[in-house]
Amino acid sequence: MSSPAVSSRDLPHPARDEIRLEGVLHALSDPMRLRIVRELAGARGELSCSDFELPVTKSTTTHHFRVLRESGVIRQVYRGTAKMNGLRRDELDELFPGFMGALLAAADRQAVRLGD
Amino acid sequence: MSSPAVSSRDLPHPARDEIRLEGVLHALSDPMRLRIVRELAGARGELSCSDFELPVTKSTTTHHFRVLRESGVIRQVYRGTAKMNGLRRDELDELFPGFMGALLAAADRQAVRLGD
DNA sequence: GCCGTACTACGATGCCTATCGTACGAGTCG
DNA sequence: CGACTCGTACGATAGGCATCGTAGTACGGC
Repeated sequence: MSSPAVSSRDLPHPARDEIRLEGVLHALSDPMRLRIVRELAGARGELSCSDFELPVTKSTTTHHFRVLRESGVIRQVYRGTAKMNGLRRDELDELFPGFMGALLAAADRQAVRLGD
Repeated sequence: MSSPAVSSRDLPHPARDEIRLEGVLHALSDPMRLRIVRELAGARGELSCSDFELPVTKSTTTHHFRVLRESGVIRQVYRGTAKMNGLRRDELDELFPGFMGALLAAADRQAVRLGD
């Protein structure tokens, strides 16, 4: 009818109003995931999973991206063989105004304080 | 010399600069602990452990307060038989300006949205 | 000194999760 | 078609952790 199943594979995301603060906090409390989110916030637009150079295996990377998606922090979509990732910044800002900004600022500040 | 060991029992707290954002996020990602912190932020001043009415046993309550203390979110001090708890709001604000405010606002907002 | 209150310590339990390796599915390009 | 790349699925493993119950310690008041 309307959308021609853009790229075939679909991924489950929580609706905006299903996102829980505790879930977001839990997702961000892992150093690897916080790192992913900071990188994603720094890059305007989307990044593929393989744009990240993480000190863990691919399996583990997949796991972290799924946790971030299921908690509502990022949106994932297939684009050919690549899987593109984007922060759900707008929705999070509607839900928790100022929170993501303060969090990212806090993470930056700590990174500077601890010497990147 | 100076301080006469105010009340005898001392509890280990991380110094301000030892507080890690990931640790704070992890501490706050538990519903019971987030609830404690919100209550503590609402009440001006300190509250004793037994001022909280939590749906868990005392053992578990002790555990949660310890996690909050060890992550640097609260400060605990013995006052007679009672153990008083206070948010380390000033120090957290120095470390992560605006973060605790945004977080507490987000928690309030979610509480309202989900009907307290 | 004795009792009650406030909180702790310790051990057990069951669940969650971060990590890995290997084997597989989906797309792209020759 | 065939090879290659990107990412998934699944099982295993080890460690973390929220919870409880019971037994114990510190303090204050009688």
